[in-house]
Amino acid sequence: MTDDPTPIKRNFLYEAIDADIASGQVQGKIITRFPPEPNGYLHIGHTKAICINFGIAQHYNGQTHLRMDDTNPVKEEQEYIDAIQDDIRWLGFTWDRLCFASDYFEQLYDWAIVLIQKGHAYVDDQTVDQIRANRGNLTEPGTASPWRDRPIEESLDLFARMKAGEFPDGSRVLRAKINMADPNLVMRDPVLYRILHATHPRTGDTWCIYPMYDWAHGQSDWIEGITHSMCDISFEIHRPLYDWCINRLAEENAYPPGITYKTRQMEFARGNITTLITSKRKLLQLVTANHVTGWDDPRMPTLRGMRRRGYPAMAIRRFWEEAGVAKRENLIEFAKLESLIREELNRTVQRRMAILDPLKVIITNYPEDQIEQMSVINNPEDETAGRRDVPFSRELFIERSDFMEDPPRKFFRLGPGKEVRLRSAYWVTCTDVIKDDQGNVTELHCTYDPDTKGGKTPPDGRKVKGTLHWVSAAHALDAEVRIYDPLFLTENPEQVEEGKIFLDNLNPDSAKTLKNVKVEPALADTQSGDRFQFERTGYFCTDSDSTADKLVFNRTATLRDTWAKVQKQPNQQKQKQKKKQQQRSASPHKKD
RNA sequence: UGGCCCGUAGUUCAAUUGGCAGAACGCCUGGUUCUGAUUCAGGAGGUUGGAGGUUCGAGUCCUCCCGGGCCAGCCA
Repeated sequence: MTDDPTPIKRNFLYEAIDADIASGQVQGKIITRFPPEPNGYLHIGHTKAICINFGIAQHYNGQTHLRMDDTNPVKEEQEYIDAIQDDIRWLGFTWDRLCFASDYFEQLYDWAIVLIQKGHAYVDDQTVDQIRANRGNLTEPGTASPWRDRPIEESLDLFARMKAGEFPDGSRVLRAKINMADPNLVMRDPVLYRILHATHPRTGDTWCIYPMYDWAHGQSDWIEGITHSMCDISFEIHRPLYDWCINRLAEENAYPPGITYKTRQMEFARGNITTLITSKRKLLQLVTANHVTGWDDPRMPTLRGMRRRGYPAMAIRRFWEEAGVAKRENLIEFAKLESLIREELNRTVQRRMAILDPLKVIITNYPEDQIEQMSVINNPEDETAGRRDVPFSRELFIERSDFMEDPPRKFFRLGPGKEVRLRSAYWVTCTDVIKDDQGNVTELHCTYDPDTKGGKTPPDGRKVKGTLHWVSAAHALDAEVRIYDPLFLTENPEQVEEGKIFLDNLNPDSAKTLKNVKVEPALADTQSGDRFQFERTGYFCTDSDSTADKLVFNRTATLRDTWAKVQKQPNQQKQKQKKKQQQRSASPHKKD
């Protein structure tokens, strides 16, 4: 396991574990597990459970198992088994054991027989529909299956023949015999085994009956010696069944080898984040309907997507650590995650200059053939990152948005007659604005002050407010930059009004490609996954599509931008006024 | 309507288990700055869902009410 992201923030799970240790309930190591079903890719929601389970074990100097909950072969695939491990490694966690629920199929089967022998389970011949109909509902008790009291020997025989493949899918199930009137519907004789003639990615065609979650999960925990099984709140109502299964076996002294205690399940609320969806089904829909380019689309909240987007794994881990753990519903502001992403990147990543929307600048008093290497600091937050040389010449590119022909008072950038600093280079003053026939600005003419080399203040002590990033036109590399914005427009995209679906909340402008980007030559040999801050524009990550001939960068996040906020303000005020007026005119006091 | 769970700044969580309701993010103001970034200083923001009760003292204990969530897969 890697280093702690931040000091741990205690929560009720720690309290409970401390109590279990204090009471002697648990002796020895604390062992947790992360039990994904290999039926899809991991997403941000899963990372909360990963951080909790690995984090707690780490805190107690214990162990964590990665266990594939592979009990439903019709949905699970080897591809996901591999991807899940890859993603967890990327997050920075290392499991002490890799386990598979399918490794326990034999044991689970044997235990099921024990249950039948003791009269705690029976084979039911009802159809799916009959079982559903007889389960009752929230207010009415269920009705017993006609097979509920069939002789133990008969169930034993039938169960063996289910396993032997004598019956078609859906013809029979093994059910626990608990209580058809239990107010908790989970306890109304839950199905333990179903017949599935399907090929399992690991056990192949060995089995044609497969255990249900409720029968497999708790016992898998128990077999592995998991002390605390932490899962999301949706399993809370399953806890009585979880305990019931283990207790029935414990009564028969059927403890797994070396195990002396019963695993304790504890539940926490899953974490929701504004504008993000964490439903495997809906994520799949985005992929299949081509709303995104794939599971690793940088806009996807999958680990693969976030990795490609450039999110640091540590930011995700710190996010959950700082968010905390509780049992109440929550919707965490994306800004919280973003601030951690920026904080990690600001500290660790080198700066480069890139012009997203180039505007040509000619320094008219700069010698035509001259090239100077300007020494630029790589990361002001990290001296060990050193410096690099960036070529400067007579023809440059600056950001189009850094020039305004008729700038407002507080615009610190370039305008006719205005002077700015080119970062680590020279101070320049705009002398001429060149336009095309349509009146579009195509080029700026500037003069530079040789006394400001390196960007330093000239001897006369005059000041400039603005510092711009730039690249030398002759030395610039062409690049493509992909700008990403939230995939969804609404805070809670999964919440939709009547007659609408979550896809209606899609942001039509979540991805934009800038194809005419000019970057400094130091970016020539960047590799996929490299991260940078492009000065004044944001954090970027070299995309997997990037090649030496065609550089491609993804925007991970923007820098905080108070100037943009200032610009927006007048509009907001106008809107507020408008709203007020509308409210007034809509007021009941005013008659039409 | 049955059962279970949950209500503390805008958001997410704390509150030494009955002792002055705090932090982070967000927001606002100002300082510094060769990134309008970073950073630093400060500020606003709370009837702890509500009403009773116990107590010298209640976010914490008790009662009632209100609000929200989950459960009727041979998914996990």
